[in-house]
Amino acid sequence: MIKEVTAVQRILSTQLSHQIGESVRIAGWLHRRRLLKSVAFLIVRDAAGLAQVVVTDPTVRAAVESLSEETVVEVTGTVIANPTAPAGVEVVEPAVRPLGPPAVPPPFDLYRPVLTATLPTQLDHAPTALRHPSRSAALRISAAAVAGFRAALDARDFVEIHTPKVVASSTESGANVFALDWFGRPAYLAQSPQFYKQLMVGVFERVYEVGPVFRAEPHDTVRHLAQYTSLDVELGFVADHRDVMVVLRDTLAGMLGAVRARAGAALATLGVEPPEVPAEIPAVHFTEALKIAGAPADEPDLAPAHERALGEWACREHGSDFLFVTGYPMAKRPFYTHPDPARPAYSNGFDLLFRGMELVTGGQRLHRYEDYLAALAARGEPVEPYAGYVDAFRHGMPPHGGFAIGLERFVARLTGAANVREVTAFPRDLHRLTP
RNA sequence: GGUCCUGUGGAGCAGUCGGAGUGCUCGCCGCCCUGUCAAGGCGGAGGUCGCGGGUUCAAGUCCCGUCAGGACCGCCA
Repeated sequence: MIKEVTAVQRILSTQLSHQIGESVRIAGWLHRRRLLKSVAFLIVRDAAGLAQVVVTDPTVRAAVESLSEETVVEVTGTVIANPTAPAGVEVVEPAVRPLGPPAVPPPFDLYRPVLTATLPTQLDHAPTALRHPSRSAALRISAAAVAGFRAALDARDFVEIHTPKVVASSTESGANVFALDWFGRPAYLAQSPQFYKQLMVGVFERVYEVGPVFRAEPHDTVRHLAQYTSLDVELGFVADHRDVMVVLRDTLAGMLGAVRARAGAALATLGVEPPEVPAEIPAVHFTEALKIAGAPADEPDLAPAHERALGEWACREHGSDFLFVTGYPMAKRPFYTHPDPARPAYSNGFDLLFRGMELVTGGQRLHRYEDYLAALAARGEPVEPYAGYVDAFRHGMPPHGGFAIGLERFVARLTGAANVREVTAFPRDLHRLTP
């Protein structure tokens, strides 16, 4: 077997403090150069963080002067401890080898603590803007949250599934779908894995999915995307929606726990302290929520201003960043929603507000074939487009329910981002299809 | 889809009552500086004031249209 015995293993910036006195190789992007008369400092950024390299040799210095910020370089040198270095360690006597041509500088300074470019400018130059620690930190938190979502559900015997993103008919009442051509037949991008995750409850009892969903709704707000990542859960053998809410509570706790455990540096970069999830998240019925928010009693839904008011109320009265609103009117919920047996005009459905924004929708679903026929008939909708879905309920489905978390909204609320686009790598919305 | 706001060198802004493309912070180029920390000092380059039309002796500034961007609302996760 051939092995490169002479190669020095690459060390990440954060590991340098364990290599004092050693000869090391680091590699990354030239984050910033500070050129003084007889000494030059190179700040090299890698996936883990920043490393300082000190150049005194005139030949190396001359070579470094021609390298612009963001050029990819490899540095070999000796690690020394130095209290005046930003991290307490630095690499001296370096050899600097560019791994590519000098980089064309991005239109904003990545080495500054805050990105001064406006959001549209950042999004236009997303491939480089995302390199800024403040932007990449949000994406690391997002990744940790998804890992926590999976871990929490895996621990409760859920099975991860993957459902089609191209479908023959829309999942939720008609209009807002992206149409495309499927070998000459009309097809649509899936608005939700709703039908498929319900059907898979008939296979595994408990399922979840992490995947993109597509909404052709002309919403132009800081909390809407045409494509977003939906964290979907569905479970069988529930008594009602409250069993689903318990799983949601534990899932959120798992997500935030994973964010703390796996994205501590990212949280520090953003100065964010994740909230605790109460052992029991406070819950109010929709009719009560209207009163708290000061909305008219005949209001069919909560407006964003009402949700903000409820968020403040939950924080004030219960010290909770989370609030369940249960029992939304059946008229505002999709046809597969299970009604409240005691008050049939209201549903066994809920929303979860996180700091005053709708983060999750969930509830108990219908599970009897006849109920589906009646629900569609009551809404004047034909059964035929839903045949493949509804038919499954003739073959035995347990009482079940589930929920869907909007990942971008979760991260935006958690990090304090004003716009979900700040925590989305390449957002797709009404106006943006590139990059 | 409705309402409101904003378009000024590469980035972010200011520009008053209509009076010469004026100004600020940063970047860029050149020079200087043994230890920088968003380095510092001196000098320089870079603009069809989004686009089109109108009013005026005179428009970045006022009016109309148009394009682009943003916020709120509707609706949603």
